[in-house]
Amino acid sequence: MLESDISYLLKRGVAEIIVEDEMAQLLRAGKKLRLKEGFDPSFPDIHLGHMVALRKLHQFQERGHQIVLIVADWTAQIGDPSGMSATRPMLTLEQVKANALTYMQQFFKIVDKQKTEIRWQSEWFDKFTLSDIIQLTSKFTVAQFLARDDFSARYKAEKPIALTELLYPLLQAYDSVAIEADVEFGGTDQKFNFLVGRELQSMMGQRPQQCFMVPLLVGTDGSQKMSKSLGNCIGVTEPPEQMYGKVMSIPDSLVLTYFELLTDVPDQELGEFREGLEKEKLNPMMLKKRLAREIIAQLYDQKAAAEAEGHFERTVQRKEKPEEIALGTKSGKSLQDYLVENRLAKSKSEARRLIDQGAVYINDERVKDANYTVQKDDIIRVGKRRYIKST
RNA sequence: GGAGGGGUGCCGGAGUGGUUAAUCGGAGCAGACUGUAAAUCUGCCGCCCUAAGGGCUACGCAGGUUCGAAUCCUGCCCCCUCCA
Repeated sequence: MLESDISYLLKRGVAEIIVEDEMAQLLRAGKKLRLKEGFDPSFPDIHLGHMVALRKLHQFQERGHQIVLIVADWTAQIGDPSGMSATRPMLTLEQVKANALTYMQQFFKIVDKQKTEIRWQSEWFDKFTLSDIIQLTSKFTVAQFLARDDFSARYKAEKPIALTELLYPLLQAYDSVAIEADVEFGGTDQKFNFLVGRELQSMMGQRPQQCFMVPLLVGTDGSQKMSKSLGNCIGVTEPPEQMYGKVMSIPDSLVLTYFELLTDVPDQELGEFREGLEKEKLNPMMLKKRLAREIIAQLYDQKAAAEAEGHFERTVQRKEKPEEIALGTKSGKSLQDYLVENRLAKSKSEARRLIDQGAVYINDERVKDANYTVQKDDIIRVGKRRYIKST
């Protein structure tokens, strides 16, 4: 394996590797590595934040390494009730299976299914007895676990920590033993769990796994990590036009990071982008358009990317009407009622507000009269991009 | 077992008898601006009727006190922390 290739694998879009030198050695030795990736079936949807690690996995896979995907059907029941959120409901076996299926459909948009081994935690944990659990727990101390950022912060803040939560890292660690992982992949927030795995493996006579951590992707809001519960994410199954729009809506300051983490655009070109932005020779909008195309091309294809761009240019940049306008209900009602009926407003009050604010247009003319009677074939627009045609 | 803290709108979080539909922040929506659905600025942001204005429903649940309660009292449910 070429040194430049190794360097690319270990540097591009990587936050931290424990231990980086060992990792490089393993690659130079040309050994086929077992790459562990776990997923919690309580959240089956993959977004661009997850894609960062998955892209890395794919890069390794292309170089002959073996991905082992672990369906964490046991740890899913423990959950991570961050802060105030309600205790996660226990999933039934059927739900877990359904979620796993959904997840894998998305997972295999990014990695190669043929070169992936799928394992379920229940393969080993179903056989666990109380004595196994006691043995496992006896290997670590409370102090060790309280050292974890999240736990110590909560402990200091007098916030609850469920006992089962302490079990979470342990179970995850045991997975590494069960599948004899060489490397575990994930975001930097997984560091503690990865390290427990590393330690447990070595206690149990295995070679400790390498911990490969990618940065957490910042979401479309530009400040917090991308996550479904924060509503700032772009899902990998979203339709291309929607994905395109969401990429365009990320803050300009995020564009280079996104390129680095989510595309194969070479580092050298990224340098040019950076310089262009600093000297204001490049318009961030143009870069974001390129970014959106790159991402969509990976998840769909070039054609979809081009179409999504066309759609964006027409509807957003040139403010043209979409090719197809959804048909609404029968005309003859007041505008206010019509908006509610067609779900362009949640309530009559909201409809009235929209009208008062000048957000409602009929056939390209702003209408301020809530009592306007909707005529047949009126093209009603609310805000910048919601259209409906009356019937 | 004992002591204490708390349950407020989509979320976080103020408010401890009346100008409180409820400060503020975030999210969301809209308008302006813009080479971007970036940034920035402005407005809106429970429901219903409206020209102004008005009505109704809301602060864990159920009662009560009061001219008037998110705010006081009683009971109940739930959550958390500490000590043992």
